[in-house]
Amino acid sequence: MAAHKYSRQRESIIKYLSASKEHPTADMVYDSIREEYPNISLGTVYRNLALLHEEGRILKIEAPGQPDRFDYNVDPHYHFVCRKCGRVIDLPIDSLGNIDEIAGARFDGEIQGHYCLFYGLCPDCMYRS
Amino acid sequence: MAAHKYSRQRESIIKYLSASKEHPTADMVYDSIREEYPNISLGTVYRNLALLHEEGRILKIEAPGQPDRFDYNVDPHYHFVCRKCGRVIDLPIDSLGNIDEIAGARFDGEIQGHYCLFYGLCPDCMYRS
DNA sequence: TTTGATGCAAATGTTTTGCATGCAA
DNA sequence: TTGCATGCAAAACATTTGCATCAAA
Repeated sequence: MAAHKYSRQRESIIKYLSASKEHPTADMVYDSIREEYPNISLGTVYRNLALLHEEGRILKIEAPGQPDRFDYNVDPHYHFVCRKCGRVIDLPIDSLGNIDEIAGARFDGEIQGHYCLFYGLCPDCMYRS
Repeated sequence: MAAHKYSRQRESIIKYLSASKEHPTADMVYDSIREEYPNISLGTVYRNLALLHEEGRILKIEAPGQPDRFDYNVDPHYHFVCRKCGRVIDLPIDSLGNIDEIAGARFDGEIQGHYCLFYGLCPDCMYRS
């Protein structure tokens, strides 16, 4: 098991992530935690996000052309990225079917999984354009 | 319509991409073109790749944690990324089914498409580990 | 007292950009 | 001759890392 020491900074990051619904970037986490710990450094934020991600306690969402985002909800689920405002939204999808099997049907390697991100216009941007 | 002037550098980039099967990065393109045009700059490579991508003449593959890769084959198809060697391989998949519809079923925005990348071990790495 | 965590700053890797010059049309 | 394309170098951007210090156990 990991021999991680407690740190109030990490605790604060976890608290913030668990309360957030907006899939914040490292910078958003940094800005928020700084209100409570003005001296926290961005490096510490990145280090803790990486640590939590390695432990499987948070999800990392890597959308093309955007800084990485983080999600406290580690249940398998899919994300939608708005092409206009960049927002990342959870999609209520039960399953996409056996796409790993479909992908591996005529492939000689071993398919272990997939990254899949949907894009388009979020409800806000749809009705505001 | 775009008023693009001919350039031998761009022509060379297109020629290289069209002959390559390995989904090269900008740097790989740069290294290759430099053999013919030793003075070409990396900036020019990036500018031309961006231009060709905007025109829909090449595909840009953005895999997490890797530099972008480019594909001369613009027919819709999926890619596999090897977790061990980083190689990017075309997957012969006809269709993943109507995953955009599935994703949009309980979503109020407009789903226009998806990025989907499969990962695992490529044939080479499978039998060499 | 030991050792992981922090703050700070510098470094990294990829990609973009400003600008003077070159070259296609 | 016009203005897009180039080469070069600097900047931008997100992220990581080295190191001395701090604090949890």
